[in-house]
Amino acid sequence: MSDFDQEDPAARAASRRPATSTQVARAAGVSRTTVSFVLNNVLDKGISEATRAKVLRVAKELGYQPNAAAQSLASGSTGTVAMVVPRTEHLYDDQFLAQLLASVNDECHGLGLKLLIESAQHDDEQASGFVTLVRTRRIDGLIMVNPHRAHIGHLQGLAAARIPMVVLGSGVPELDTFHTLGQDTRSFSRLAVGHLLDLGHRDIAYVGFAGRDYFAGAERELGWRNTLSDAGITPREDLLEFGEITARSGYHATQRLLARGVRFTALFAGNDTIAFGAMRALREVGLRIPEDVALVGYDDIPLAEFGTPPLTTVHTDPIAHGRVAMLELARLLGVGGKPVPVLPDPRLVVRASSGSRLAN
Amino acid sequence: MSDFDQEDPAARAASRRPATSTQVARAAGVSRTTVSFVLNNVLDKGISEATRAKVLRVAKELGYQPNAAAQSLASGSTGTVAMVVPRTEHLYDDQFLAQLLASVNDECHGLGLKLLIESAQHDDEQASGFVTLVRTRRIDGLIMVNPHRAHIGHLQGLAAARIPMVVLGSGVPELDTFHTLGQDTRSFSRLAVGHLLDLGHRDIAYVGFAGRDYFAGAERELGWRNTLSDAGITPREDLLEFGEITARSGYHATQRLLARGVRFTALFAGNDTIAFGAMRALREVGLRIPEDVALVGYDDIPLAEFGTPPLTTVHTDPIAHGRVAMLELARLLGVGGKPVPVLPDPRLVVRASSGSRLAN
DNA sequence: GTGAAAGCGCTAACAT
DNA sequence: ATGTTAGCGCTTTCAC
Repeated sequence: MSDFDQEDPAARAASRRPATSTQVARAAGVSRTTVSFVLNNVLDKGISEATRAKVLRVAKELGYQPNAAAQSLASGSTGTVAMVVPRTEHLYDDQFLAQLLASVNDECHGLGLKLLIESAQHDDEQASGFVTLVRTRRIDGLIMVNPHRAHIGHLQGLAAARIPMVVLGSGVPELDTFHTLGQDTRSFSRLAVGHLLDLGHRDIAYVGFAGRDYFAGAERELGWRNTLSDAGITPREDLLEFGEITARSGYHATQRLLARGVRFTALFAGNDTIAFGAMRALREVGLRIPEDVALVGYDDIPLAEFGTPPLTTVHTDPIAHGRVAMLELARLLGVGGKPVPVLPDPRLVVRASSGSRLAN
Repeated sequence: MSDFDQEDPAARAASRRPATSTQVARAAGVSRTTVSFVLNNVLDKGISEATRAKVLRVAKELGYQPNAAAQSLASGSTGTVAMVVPRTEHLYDDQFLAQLLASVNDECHGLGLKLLIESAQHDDEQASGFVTLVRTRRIDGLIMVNPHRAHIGHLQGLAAARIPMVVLGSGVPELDTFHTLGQDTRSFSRLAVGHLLDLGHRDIAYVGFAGRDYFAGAERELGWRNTLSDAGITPREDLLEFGEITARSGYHATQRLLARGVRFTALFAGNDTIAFGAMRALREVGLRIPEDVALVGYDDIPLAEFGTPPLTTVHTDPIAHGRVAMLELARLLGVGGKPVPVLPDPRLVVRASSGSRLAN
């Protein structure tokens, strides 16, 4: 104790054993109940203005901060939510995800919630990190991003248990029972492929991302297929190749495509990162973008417009996605009471890589 | 209650009120104390093998998971740490940070710790989110990344209070008192600028990142200055410009540089993202890379090698940074007992953008 | 070897 | 309008 007496005020404030509500109550001359009511803004308890003011003043003087563990033990809720990603690498390989995370975090701030990051890469059939978070009552709810088929079972379990949860990603039929926030990326792929069709392309290749085991990956591939079919063009399996998430995987996937010797005049990349990889692979075999191959990506990541050439892509709005997902979760949690806005539709951003005269 | 009786097992397991240690104790025919000792692997308590086995079996059968709040209230520690970033946008504008986050998260997994994300953008002199996390005892320790000058006061307070903390970023003199994990990026900038000098360049511009109010930004600028000075070249203020974090800011900063009409044959970008912006600005005024301007970045983000041309850059190792920072924090927390590895030195990765014949 | 009992700091129903 | 009291579920000292 005397240890700290010599130190500077900031240190003392932080190091001193934190004040408890009992101390605040004693100093203010009231009971702990009153302190609790005042600090939690419980109305209709008939607390006088004078008492309220005094409690607040004393709490401030003492630098009182309620102990989170005690609070959640007593109240049953933690004020914490988790954002679950399939694999941590996705956080840096996919700028969309990173933006989403940032947005969710900002929204949490506004709602007074804390955000835990959890990845599901080490999960198996038996145990799953995010399920444990729920069962140990570390979190009140969660946002699952871009689920993999393997997660379905666990998610269904949580859904059946009425755990507040938002799943981001379309095309997860097994999850109809709970709240899925997903744009139909299948139909929005139409923006990209349709643009290429409008430019007169017929041989349009697709380099997918994330593989078919991720719902989002499977969906986007279907978007490519359907748009072509609807235009009376049979999607050709030899114009289809899959990468994972990284630019490098897009590079290799495009190389495999090229190695087949198939002819195509346009390429739709499952996302912008894949597109960056594709650009290099195309250029390395002497193909010019867009003169020889028109290229369109998806997501409009911050670097998309700084590609060479700048990338035509479908602008999704990760910030809005994060906000909507978080506000929806907050609604399910009964927190904040903010209305959940509607997600704006993605739109095509035409830049030079697709060779359209509309490029800006 | 009967609500759930009809549902599938997974749902029932999750929805049923979680088993408490009391129930486990009762079912196993022992006291809660024994349950606690067995589950926490407390040795030297003379628990018989039979008892131990039985408790473990019963706990498993009941799907027992200790309540985290109760655990931390009783034990005084939370098993949670925070990673603090100055602003959430940095998470997507700076792939280095995203990689760092992923790595820290992975390391947490291995240590059985949970990771909270916190940003400091809404903080002011009085209140700071990450200080509140500590004072409400939500976290046991934290990793601060790339601190801004404004955070120094709060960090010092925590340091004086002996809060386990690792600050990532070099050149934070005020923080000598506590654990700073930082490579001297000042000296490693030498790799980049030295490379350009070796190639015969004398008029080497610098487009900084993050501004001087971030220690990392100030440091890297000094690296540019010092390397030039040591080579007998006076760093010219008119060849210096600052961006923030984004490619766009690098683009604009480079435009400002060009608008001055100054002549330079090489450009060192404070980080790779800035370099992407610079590439576009240079190209827009008809300058070729590397023929007219040699370009070198910093960080070697995943997209660096997919630039056009591929970017020569200084490869730092965010994954290693994350691991070291987290293991150091774990050491301070007395968790895990894993040795803290040494951070490997950054190295120059020569690609086409600098115009060296050594490019691969 | 095992268990009883005293907290940890807070919330909230109930009593006054 | 304010205070009393009984938990929340766990850890851990101490006694058996």
